[in-house]
Amino acid sequence: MSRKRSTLRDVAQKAGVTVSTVSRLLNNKPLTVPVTDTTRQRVLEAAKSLEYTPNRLARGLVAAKTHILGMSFPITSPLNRIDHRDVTYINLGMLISGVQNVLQARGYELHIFNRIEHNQHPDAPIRRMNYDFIDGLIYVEPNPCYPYYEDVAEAGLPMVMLGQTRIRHTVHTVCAEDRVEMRKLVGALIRQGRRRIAYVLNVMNEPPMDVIERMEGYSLAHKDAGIPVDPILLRRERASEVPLAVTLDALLTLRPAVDALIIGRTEIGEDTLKHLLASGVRVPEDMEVVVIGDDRFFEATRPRLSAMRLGYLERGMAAARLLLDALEGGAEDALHMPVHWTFIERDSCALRDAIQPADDVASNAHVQEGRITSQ
Amino acid sequence: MSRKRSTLRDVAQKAGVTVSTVSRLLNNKPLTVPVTDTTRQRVLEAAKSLEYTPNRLARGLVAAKTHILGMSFPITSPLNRIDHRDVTYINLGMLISGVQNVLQARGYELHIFNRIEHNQHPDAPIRRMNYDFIDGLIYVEPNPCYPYYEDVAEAGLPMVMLGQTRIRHTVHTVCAEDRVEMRKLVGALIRQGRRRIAYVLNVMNEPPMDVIERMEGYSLAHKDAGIPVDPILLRRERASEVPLAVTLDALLTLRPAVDALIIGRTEIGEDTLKHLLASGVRVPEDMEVVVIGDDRFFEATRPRLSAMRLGYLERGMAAARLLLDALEGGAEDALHMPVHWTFIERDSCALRDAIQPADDVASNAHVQEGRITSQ
DNA sequence: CTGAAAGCGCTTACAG
DNA sequence: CTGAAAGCGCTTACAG
Repeated sequence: MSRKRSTLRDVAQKAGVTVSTVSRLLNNKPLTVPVTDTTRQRVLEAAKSLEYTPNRLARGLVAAKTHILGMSFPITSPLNRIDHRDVTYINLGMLISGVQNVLQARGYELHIFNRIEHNQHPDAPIRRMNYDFIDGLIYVEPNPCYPYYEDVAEAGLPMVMLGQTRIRHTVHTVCAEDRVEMRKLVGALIRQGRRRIAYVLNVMNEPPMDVIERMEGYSLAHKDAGIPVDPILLRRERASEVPLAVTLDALLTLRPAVDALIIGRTEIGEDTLKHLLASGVRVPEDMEVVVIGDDRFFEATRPRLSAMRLGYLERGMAAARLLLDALEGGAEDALHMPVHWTFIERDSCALRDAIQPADDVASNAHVQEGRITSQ
Repeated sequence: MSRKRSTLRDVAQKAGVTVSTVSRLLNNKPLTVPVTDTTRQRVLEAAKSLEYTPNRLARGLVAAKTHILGMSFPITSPLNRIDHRDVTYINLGMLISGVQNVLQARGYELHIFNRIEHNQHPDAPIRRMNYDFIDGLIYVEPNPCYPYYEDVAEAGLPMVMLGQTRIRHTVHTVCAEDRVEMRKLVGALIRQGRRRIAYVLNVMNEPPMDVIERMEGYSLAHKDAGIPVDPILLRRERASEVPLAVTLDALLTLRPAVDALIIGRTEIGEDTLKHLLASGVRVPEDMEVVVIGDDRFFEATRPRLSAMRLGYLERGMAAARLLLDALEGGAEDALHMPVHWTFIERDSCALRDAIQPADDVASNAHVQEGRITSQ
């Protein structure tokens, strides 16, 4: 509690002017003729010597703007984050970092909300949050449904939805497009001659929404090419029930032979590769391999594993940009901003069709997803 | 922007009383005789029908309390989070979840700050944050140093440090105690007869602070028991330079044989185990194995891997509790709250000495660290 | 028990 | 160009 915060009045007093003058000066208000230089000098000096800093609560009260954005997550329970509808810890961290990165650059701060009840008790009354402190909200919800964000909409709070699918309501949306991206990936593999493309889901429980969309994309790509899907190539075994090796061995005995493999989870990338090599499969000659979800360790495997970056950091950044633009640009039509996967080409698979040009962020080789190096 | 937020005045008007009355009533102020029942009724009804909700900005301005806590992270760059002094994405997510969990229960919200400049340019001027919106701050900094949080201290803002070591200044601290915990772990192994305890760091770059402390703990435990440390058992090879298999093979040729192995990173748990088994090592008979950092997949390996939970979730919770208690309990002496590792006993290692009793959180089998199941 | 008033620290028309 | 005043929405002594 050291010495008391100095206020506008303190500065005014010290400079021998009114608070109005100080306020205007400090906010660069008088766009016309510059204030008397002496006045300006005195005020600035006073403010400096008093280490004046405006009280943002007061400012927010009158301006009805706080320069804070909110971010709201669906969480079953922070202590029990095993529900796939939840956001995993790493995604939480990456989303927040992405958002923070752009907010920081544009002079905003971040306020965090958890929404526990929604997913747990779908019909429980929704606890209304108080949004006085924020100018806008990023609403993270893989499976949006109106009642969830009804209170936000009613409050007239600018918001952007960050999820898996686009909702029909008129809200800005950043979404993942797993169906589209998977379709592109599989399509590219087919176009370069692969005909037996296996896809190992390796899910933990029921396939979550993103995985369901990927399966659809997998089928669509085959339909696009007029190739029937061989259901045996789609491996839905659960990680907890069937050892990875069993799933892979089943694939390896198939004829015609599998000639491409999409690994559904980052974590099993290395193990899968090892198993293939140990079984005498030549990668990528016999089988092209792509992992969904990149990992910096894929640089270290031999051959190095090609992978798709999912772009959580980018999703956060996109959402923040969209919201800020909406806030500053006024009311435009609801925008829909798809976030794409980025193909990280290494040894295990090359794609002749460029799937997605690497953007500035994606080309930053240090950005990693998936496993974490230290905990 | 729908219909305008109703204010205290609206409610007062509708109820035919003054704002003072409404304010007191809604805040349960008149602890003495209950207000006239009719008055109370009318006010409550008016508030309800108007969907009145206090403006927290205004309330914060007069009360100088917002019921918001801040959390400040050291970050080199959100896009380039490879510096070990940074908080990894998963830890970021877990810390935030832990904090949120207790804040939520106690009616507080969370505000997030990033501190970019500190670590990057140690002598760059520290950009002062504005803390008007928060009642207290959780300062995450593995390597605290006064100038870093000087501004917080000067602002007289209640804070708790969340880091690796205790700082000498009089601030509340939650810290990790890696030295102590490693010493306990190695000590327990020694006491149950293990004499050749290997420790594979598998670091990415320079060992970060927590790993350095673990090495110290490793040595201390040996000193405690009067056993000299054989430096060859301490494997500092970098993950990016030396394949894990090479490190392990080097260990396996040693005589006297290695009889216990501490795996320094969660991510290499399974691979290490496989390599050992493939080399004919019996786990745990020939070699007891413990991983630092738990992973739910260790339930699925054969034998199942014992591991130490590091407790990031708990650190967040502890910090939040400490801060809230300090805030509500008044000014006590600076508290120091160590957060312990929790031994998760499975097949690969049993500890006859209880290292640390599992607390309520740790005993929640669903809490996982390390790898993430979906991204 | 309830009202009238001052004040939290700022911004913003409205007058000089 | 600058001052006096009202007001943002609330809380809290101080009087009735």
